[in-house]
Amino acid sequence: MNNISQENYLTAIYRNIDEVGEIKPNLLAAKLAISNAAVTDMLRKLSRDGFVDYQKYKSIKLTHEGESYAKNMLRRHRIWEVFLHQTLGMTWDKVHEEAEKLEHSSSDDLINLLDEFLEYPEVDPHGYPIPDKNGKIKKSKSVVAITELGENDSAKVVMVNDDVKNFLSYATKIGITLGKEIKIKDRLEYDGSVLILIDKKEINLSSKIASNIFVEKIKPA
Amino acid sequence: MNNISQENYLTAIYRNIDEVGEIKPNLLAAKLAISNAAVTDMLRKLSRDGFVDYQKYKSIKLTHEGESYAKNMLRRHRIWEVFLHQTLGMTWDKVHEEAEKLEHSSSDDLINLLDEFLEYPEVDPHGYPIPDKNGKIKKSKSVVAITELGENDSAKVVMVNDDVKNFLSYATKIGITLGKEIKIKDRLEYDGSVLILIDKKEINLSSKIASNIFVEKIKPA
DNA sequence: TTATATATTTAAGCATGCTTAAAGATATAT
DNA sequence: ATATATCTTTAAGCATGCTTAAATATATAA
Repeated sequence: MNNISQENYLTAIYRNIDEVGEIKPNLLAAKLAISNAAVTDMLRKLSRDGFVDYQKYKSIKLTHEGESYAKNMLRRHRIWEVFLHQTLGMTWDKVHEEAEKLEHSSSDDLINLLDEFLEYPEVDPHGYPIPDKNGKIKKSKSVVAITELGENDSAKVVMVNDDVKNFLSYATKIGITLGKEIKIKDRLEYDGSVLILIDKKEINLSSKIASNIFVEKIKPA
Repeated sequence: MNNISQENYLTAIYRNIDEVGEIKPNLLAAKLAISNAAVTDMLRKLSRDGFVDYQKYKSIKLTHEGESYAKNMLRRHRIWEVFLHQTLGMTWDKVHEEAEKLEHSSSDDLINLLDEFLEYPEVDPHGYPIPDKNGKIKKSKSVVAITELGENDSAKVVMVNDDVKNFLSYATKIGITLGKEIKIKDRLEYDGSVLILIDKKEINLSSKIASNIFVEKIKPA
C-alpha cells in the first residue's frame, strides 16, 4: 500500500473491532470525521486491494493482511509516541497527534531502530501495548474501566484513552497519570458517575470520563 | 500549505537556484521525475497560492514566502538526517530517503525539540548547513568541488552531494567521509577526471564523482 | 536568417478521496 | 406488522496531481 487514508481506515477498523467487537460504516465515518459515502467508497477500494472483507450492509471485517497492516501501524504509532514523550519530553496529550503523522512516513527499518534505541518499550505513554515485529500484542490480563469498579475498590491506573478529544488534558488536570492509585468512594447509579479518591482528594468523574480510564484492581491488604 | 508535492517542488526549486543560480521547468521535471506538463500545472497552483513567481517560459522564481517555506523544509530534512545518523546509527547513504518522508510529517514544535535534543547541529551528515528557526543559513566560506582543485593541492572533505542516486554508497566505498583528507596527484584534462590520494591509496575519480565532493583547501605547511 | 531542435504549455483523460443529494436497505418502535 | 427512523449505498461533482499527445514558443545551428 502506501497510502495515508487507507492506513487510517485500517487502523480505525482494527481498533474498533478490538475494543467493541465490530465496526460498521456509520461509526467508522464518525471516527474518521468524513461522510458515510466516503466510507462506502473506500471500503470498496480496500476490498479490491485485499485488506478488507466487505459485504454490503454488513459490519466490516479485516482480512488477515489487513489486520497485519493495521497492527503494524499501531506499532509504528506507539513507538513514535514513546519516542516523543520519553526522549523529547512531549506531554502525553500532544504525542498522539504528532505520531499520527509520523506513522505514515517511516520505514519498518526506521521503526525497528527506534524500538532498539528506546530499549523495546512494551507500552505507549497512555499504557497501550506495542505490537512486536511479528504483530504479537501482550494483552494485559485484568484491565477494566473505572466504571467497572465497585465501592471501596482500590486500583492503579494502567491505561487512558488516547483517542478522545480533550480528554487527556482534563485527565492530567485532575492528577491522572499511569501508575497513580485511586480508590472508589461512591458510585452514583442514576448518572453513572463515580466519586474517587486521588491524591487524597475526592473527585467526581462523569461516566464518560471514568469509562476512558483503565485500571488494575489492587487486592485489599 | 500542507502538501507533500508542493513542498517537494519548493525545496527542489530553492536548492537549484541556490546551487546553479536558476531553474526552469525542464530541469525541475527531471529532478522530480515527473512530466514537464505536471510542472506547468503545479507552477500555476504554487503561483496562485503565493509561493512562486511564475511567468510563462521564464525561469522559476520563489516569492519571499516560498523561499521561507523551502528553507524550513531544508531545516526539517537536515535535522531529521542528523537524528537518523547520529542517534539511530543509520548510514549516510540511507538517511536522505527516510528524511524525505519525515520532513513532511513533523510540526515545527517537533523539529525544535529534536534540534534541542541533538544540541543544535550546524550541518547534516553530508555536510549541508542546517537553517536555524529564522531561516538563517551559515554559508561556509571557501568550499569548492574537487574538480576545482589544482595539482598537489591538499584538502579536507566537508560536504558531499546527498541528492545523486548511488553516489553516496560509491563515495563510502572509496573511503570518502566528512573530514577526510585528500591530495590531488594529477588532473587529466581530456576527460576531466582527477587522480587523488586518499588513505595512502591513489584513486581516479571521474569528473562526475569529483564534482559531487566538496572540500576546503588545506594551506601547505 | 531560416531551419531544426528543444522546451513549454495546452488539452484531454484518469485514479484518488472527498462532498452533497437522493435512493434503497435495515433496524426499531408501536 | 407496519410505520418510522436510521443507516448504507449510489450517483454526480470537484480539486489534486499526475499522464500522454498535440500545439506553440524559444533557443541553437547552419
